[in-house]
Amino acid sequence: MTRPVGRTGAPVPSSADVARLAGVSRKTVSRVFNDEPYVTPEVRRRVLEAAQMLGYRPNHAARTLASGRTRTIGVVTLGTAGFGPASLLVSIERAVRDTGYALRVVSTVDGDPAGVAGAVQSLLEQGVDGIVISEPVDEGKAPIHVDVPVLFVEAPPLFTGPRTVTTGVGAYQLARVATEHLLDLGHATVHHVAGPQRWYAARERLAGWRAALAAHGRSAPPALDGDWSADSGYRAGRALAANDDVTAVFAAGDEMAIGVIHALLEAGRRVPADVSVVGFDDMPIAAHVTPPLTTVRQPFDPVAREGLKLLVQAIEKPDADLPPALDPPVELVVRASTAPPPP
Amino acid sequence: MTRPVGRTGAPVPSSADVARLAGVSRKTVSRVFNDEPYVTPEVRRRVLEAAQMLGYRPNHAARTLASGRTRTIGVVTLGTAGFGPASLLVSIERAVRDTGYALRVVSTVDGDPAGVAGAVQSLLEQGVDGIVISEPVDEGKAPIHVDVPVLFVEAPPLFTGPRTVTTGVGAYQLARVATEHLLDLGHATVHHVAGPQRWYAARERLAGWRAALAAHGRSAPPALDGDWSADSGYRAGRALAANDDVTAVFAAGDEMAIGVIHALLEAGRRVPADVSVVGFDDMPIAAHVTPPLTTVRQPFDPVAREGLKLLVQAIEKPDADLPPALDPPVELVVRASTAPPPP
DNA sequence: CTGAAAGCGCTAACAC
DNA sequence: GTGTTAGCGCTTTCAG
Repeated sequence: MTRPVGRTGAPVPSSADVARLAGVSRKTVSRVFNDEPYVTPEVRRRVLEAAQMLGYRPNHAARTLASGRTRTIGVVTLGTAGFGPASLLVSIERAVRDTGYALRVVSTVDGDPAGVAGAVQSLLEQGVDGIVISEPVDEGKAPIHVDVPVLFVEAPPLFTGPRTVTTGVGAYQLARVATEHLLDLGHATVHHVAGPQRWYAARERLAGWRAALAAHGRSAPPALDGDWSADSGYRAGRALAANDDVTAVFAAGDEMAIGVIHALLEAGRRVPADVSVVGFDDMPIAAHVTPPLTTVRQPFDPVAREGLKLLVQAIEKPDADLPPALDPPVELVVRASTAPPPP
Repeated sequence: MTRPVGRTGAPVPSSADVARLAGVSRKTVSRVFNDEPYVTPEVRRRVLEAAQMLGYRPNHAARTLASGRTRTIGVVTLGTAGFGPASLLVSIERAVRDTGYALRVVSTVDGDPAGVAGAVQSLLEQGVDGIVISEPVDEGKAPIHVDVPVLFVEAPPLFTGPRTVTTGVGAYQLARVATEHLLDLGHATVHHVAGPQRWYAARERLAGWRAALAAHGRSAPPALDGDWSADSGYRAGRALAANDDVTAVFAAGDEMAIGVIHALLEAGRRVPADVSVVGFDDMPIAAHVTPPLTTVRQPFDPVAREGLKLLVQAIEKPDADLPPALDPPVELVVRASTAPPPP
């Protein structure tokens, strides 16, 4: 192959060029760039200076090939928006960046036959030191074995491996708190607009809702199905509006909650005078819709940061025991979409 | 019973193993995996079969090192959410995925001294065949030289290079159409809640708004400053509500528009009876807020797809002329937040 | 159509 | 402290 050249026609400098200019060996250059000990300050300075002059940058591929370490973390994400997953991805990006690792992303599409397993394979092929699986749609245990550390965020371990870590936003607790807020206000029961049950996140929220009801000795009415979208919330809201007994609704996502409110208002039910609605997410606009939405906040940033700390630990100290993940904070944000039931 | 995969010295098969099993040379294996011509179907079949049996996957780093091609595209994004940039990133991810290239992401934070230039450098170091710069905050021309093709999405070329492509959602046109919709409804003038002017996207929207006003012979009132958030829209809305002459507002983003409406309603102005509001984005919930929001749709998916097609062309056929980017579709979505001015 | 030899740029393991 | 010697797994060049 021809050596890659810059626009000046000068070849891209390699560690050999730096070594020559600094009057040392290539290994010494390597040591300097890897912050290894046993290099005199004087030599280090000379090497850095030579590198600077030449515009030298270590070649990532060569480094990876020789060392087996890629210094990159791969993320598997669902390639569709939706406030929750998109925000989580942003938080993960930031957290990865803060660890100093580079980031590779593979997005899957819901219904993709290759699915998560395919995405993981492609990441492994590209070379990563660790993998983050973010809110995957459940497709059963994937029949693959991965021996880089894996972090599952808001999901159960989908496949086994010696070093898997799981973390989550504490959806079960958040859903309980949201439901209990409504019960405490005096509502006889709480209806639920659920997310698709193939999502772990949706199942946890449903379970938290059920648990809160059970703890108060109420039986759970049938849950309505949504797909996270405001449209699906709107459809569920129309069904709910048809039933005069409904006074309280907990939606598994803010977008669905907004759809529910839309349908309710359109049907002539007042919110919160006739029906109270609680969401889940605390998206930034939740404070500004009409009426401002009571909801629970998903702690994406701390959860991503914490999860990545664990993952990096698993990568860098394979033999150390991993500390358990901290419990994420539970935060209920009470605004104007909830009130006591009508008399 | 899948073979262990990873870097722990496990028996990861190499092309040599495949070659041995298939009874061919390593070069032939390479040819098969690169879809090169001049391999008999029979040999190809045998190689594929052997690879399958061994669970062979080409090693990306080795391939990169030997060929100089990484088959990955790097994306520079702003590491903060906000509906627009986050959705654009999702569209870009999907588009990259469809090209068959792998994806590396570097997120910058607004105010980061290294900024876009630093992000680009780190991408170059990691090794990418092309770079996408997505909605960067303007920081002046970066004094760097990049010699892989670069695609600027919703931004002017920030630095020069032999192969840069730019594409955008057509914000200027969209803003014009949004403003004209209000003018056509009979409003005397249209107020504007702008995004931060360090964003190209914000400047384009402002310019489109001004142009529409000018085309109708109206002078532009001073624009209000927002930061894309619903909170900032709310603050701007309070200022607007204080002025009885205001009958029409064009906000540079849906989130800000929702904040504006919140402030207006709170101040006792009816929307749209007293004041009409138009947003920009068409987020999925825009149809479900109260009142449902009139807005213009950002065509993220087609723009990302088109842009990536161009970028890949620049990568793979360095000498061919690039066709100009197609004009993105302009779509006004009229809902219930706009009406003629009060008499 | 297929193969043999020669690296790509770097780091690991061991000298010295 | 620093240098030497081997590769990492693949593609390239050039023979056959």
